[in-house]
Amino acid sequence: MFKGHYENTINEKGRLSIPSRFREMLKLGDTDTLVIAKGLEKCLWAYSPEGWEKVEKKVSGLSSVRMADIVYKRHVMGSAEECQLDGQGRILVPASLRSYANLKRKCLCVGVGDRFEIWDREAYDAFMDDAMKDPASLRKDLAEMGL
Amino acid sequence: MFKGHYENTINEKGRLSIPSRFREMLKLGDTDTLVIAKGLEKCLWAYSPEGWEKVEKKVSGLSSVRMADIVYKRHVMGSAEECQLDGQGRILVPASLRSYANLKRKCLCVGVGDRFEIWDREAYDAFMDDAMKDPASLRKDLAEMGL
DNA sequence: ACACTAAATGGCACTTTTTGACCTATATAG
DNA sequence: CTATATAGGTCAAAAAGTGCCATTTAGTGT
Repeated sequence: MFKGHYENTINEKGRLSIPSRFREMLKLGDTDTLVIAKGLEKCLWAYSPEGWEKVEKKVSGLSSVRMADIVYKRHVMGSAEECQLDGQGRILVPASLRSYANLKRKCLCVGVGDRFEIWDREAYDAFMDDAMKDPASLRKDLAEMGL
Repeated sequence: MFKGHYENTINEKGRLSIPSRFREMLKLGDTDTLVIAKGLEKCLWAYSPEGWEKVEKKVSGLSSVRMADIVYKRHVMGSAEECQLDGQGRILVPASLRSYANLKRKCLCVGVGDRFEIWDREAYDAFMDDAMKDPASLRKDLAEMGL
């Protein structure tokens, strides 16, 4: 399971070091590949190949003509790329994904279980500040889920 | 599986480079041919020969008198063309398909599993902006799919 | 606090991919 | 039969991606 968060720097060419804790997760699955796709917010989702297969399995069962299905396919499948780690444990984040998530210099890799997310640092802070500013309603939503 | 998206430029003659990741998919099937047809939106669908056969199989099961079926047949089967890649990995997109999808300069090749789609860049952005502008309901749909 | 090890980053050289350009072959219309 | 347009091949420049080495930074144990 991916957990914890790490601030790393992406360079001009778009290469980003993957936190070593996350690299260990990949090593367990005996792979040096990550699948990166657009998230629902302005961030990227990074899966191990096995994790991604589960996503693909779900997606491949969808209709190829129904609107909601095809929109989701386009957003997720249509943005997913396999990225190989280089000798230094870095990946090249494809330019289009870089600009989608607004990655400039400081990035945050945030583990959320089966995947981790790649955020622009400031975007993440802003998003979470906003999401947590109404603790009462957050509490309520969580309570409904049995927490 | 075709996945990821790539922005390429179509030239005045209508030649378009196929992203190398997609060319690899074709190489697996030991072919240098794509089948291109009109999509349901203003985009083109591109299949590997094997992928296209599955489409043909499905289509041949459709009624030849029911309106929706015959319209679909005319639209898809009636527009499909085989395109060979040249030495640089490009295809010539037939003029009629070019104008259907409004391909001018910047095009987007979007992998969606068994096929990839060829869009005018701006048309794609407009379509997806519209489709994703209600994130709440999208989230709901996705949650129902177990995502 | 210090030395030691591992991780992250920057830089450079090299390869692959994309794209524009030019040139030839084939077809079409006058 | 000639002029024009389209299709298709090939070359080469430009842009993007990749591998490797070296330096800096951070983490760990003594």
